[in-house]
Amino acid sequence: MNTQISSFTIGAVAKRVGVAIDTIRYYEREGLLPEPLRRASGYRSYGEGTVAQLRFIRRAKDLGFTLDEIRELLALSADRQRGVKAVKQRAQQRLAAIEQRITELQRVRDGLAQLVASCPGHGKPEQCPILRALADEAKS
Amino acid sequence: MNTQISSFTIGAVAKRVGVAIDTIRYYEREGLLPEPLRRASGYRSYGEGTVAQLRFIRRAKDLGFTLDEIRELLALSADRQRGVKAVKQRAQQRLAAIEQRITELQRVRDGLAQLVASCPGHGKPEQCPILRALADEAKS
DNA sequence: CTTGACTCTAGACTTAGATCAAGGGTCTAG
DNA sequence: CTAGACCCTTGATCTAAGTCTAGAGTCAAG
Repeated sequence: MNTQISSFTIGAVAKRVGVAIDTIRYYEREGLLPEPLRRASGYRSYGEGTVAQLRFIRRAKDLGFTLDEIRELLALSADRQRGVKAVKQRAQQRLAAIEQRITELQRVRDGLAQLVASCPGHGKPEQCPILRALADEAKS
Repeated sequence: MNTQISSFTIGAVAKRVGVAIDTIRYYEREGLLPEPLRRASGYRSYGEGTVAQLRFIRRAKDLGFTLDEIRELLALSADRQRGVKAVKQRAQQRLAAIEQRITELQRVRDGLAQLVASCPGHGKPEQCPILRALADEAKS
């Protein structure tokens, strides 16, 4: 009972979730959202389910999942057999990728910080450690 | 004296620096490399200076500078007046951006790690904390 | 002198994730 | 009934940093 109590236009959904109308249509084209019901006029008609799914997508994106990965998560979340196991696996993969990225950035940060610290901020360009490091052969 | 002892074809430069030929021509179009001398045949003819500049670009890119920023660094490195000061400033800005990005990623990592840890890896999708976190309202 | 590797230009294509424009139909408040 | 806000589709455009294609010319070894 009551499968469709409320219905929203695409603009109302966009406002509620905080995404652009074009983005919703784009997600539909990309298979991240199901094709919605239509009014007689052709207007898309959405229920709460779509709103929830859009929020799911937005949160997963904030966690760094790509739309491809999110499409897979959505499929898995509907799979009662292997769903949970596979979801956890994907989340672990994402976590590992994020950790690797953090490590890379920390290396870059350390290198850059050292250069910045060793540059007096004035003098001839030939003696600027930053420019020298960029121009010279790698020395390590 | 001796402004041009050695000269290389674009392919030789590409091999020495480890970038694609197309990338060199692309950098030239983008103003990151000066227009090279040409042989009678129209072939580009490069000296050591270009090789060094290409390495500069590659290293700056590894530090996360965009090509736009690198173009600016190259201009600054030729500016004997304000060059060093401005270069240091740009490096500091880059450093700050990297640090901010690291912080963001750490937040994301912590959130995701908690979810992964709290998911048993089996059971019904409705009870998977990862899926629940994605589907439910943000609770904090 | 031929063959295969190399180079030239102009311009199209790629990825990811949207965003925008044009040209038209619809809905609703007054 | 009309103005303004909203919605429809198709297809183009954007960013960044290249990568690739086609069609033509050049170089070096044998």
